[in-house]
Amino acid sequence: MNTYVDIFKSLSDATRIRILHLFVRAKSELCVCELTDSLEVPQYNISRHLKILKNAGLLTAQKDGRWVYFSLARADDPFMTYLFKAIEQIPGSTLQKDFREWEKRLALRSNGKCRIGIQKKHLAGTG
Amino acid sequence: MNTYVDIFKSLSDATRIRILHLFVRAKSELCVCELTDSLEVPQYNISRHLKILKNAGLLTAQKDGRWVYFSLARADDPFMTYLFKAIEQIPGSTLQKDFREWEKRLALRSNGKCRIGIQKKHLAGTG
DNA sequence: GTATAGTATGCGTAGTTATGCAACTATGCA
DNA sequence: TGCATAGTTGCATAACTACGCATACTATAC
Repeated sequence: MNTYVDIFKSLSDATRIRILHLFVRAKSELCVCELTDSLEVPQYNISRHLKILKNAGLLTAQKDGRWVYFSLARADDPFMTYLFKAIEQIPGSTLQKDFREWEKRLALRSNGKCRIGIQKKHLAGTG
Repeated sequence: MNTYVDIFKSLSDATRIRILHLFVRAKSELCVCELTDSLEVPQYNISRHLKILKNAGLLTAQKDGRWVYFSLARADDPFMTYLFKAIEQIPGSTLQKDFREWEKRLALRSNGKCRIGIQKKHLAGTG
């Protein structure tokens, strides 16, 4: 039961809905810097929101060198399946824009890997 | 977009998940005292949680004398349809018990109407 | 090893939330 | 008219949340 409270809680924030919606639509793994550039939200916030979504069981993480790729968790039960379908239905210009920005970012990968870090420098940490 | 944040926020509480789950499974309108007895949560909290769910657009209210009957909002778009289906899938002994308690309460209606108020008196307000 | 770059996190602050208690409104009935 | 009952709401409190900033962690490159 607490599992489900945590899932809904993790989605009760606009940025996290944007993140999850992007994962559902993109059907791709994304690294932190790609999300940062796509959503135009500071890197440290993206990082924190990803952690919350991961702890709720909605995302999984996989490290690859300096990069960390996140993926949508497998919808292996009916609840998750319906939830992801619901999220996919959410309309809104922000979500459309996020997706378009991500498509641009995706084009910058090399051999399917992110290799360039955050392009919108004002969103990066005190690198 | 804020609409959806509010919906998920309204579901990020165990009591409200219990309430909505009961509505989804019961497929019936319920009054405040029936919910109070079924969930065994103080009446003033039931009242407040119902208000939050109603403001989020998940429930509607209808007054009938001293009684107020709440109903599940019509799932008139795909998001709501999937969301309600997701909620219906949530497992857990608490939710099972809520439903059984409600069945008992339902049997006490007269001509399909609630006419008896809160039976578990310690849950009632300052009568 | 030392710098660099991608990612994560501790701290302080401001805003939000759920709850118990008690007061309040509103309706029906004697 | 007065009382009991179904439901709502203001207040105070305690717990939580998101954010900006700065910094820490970790792995690659030189």
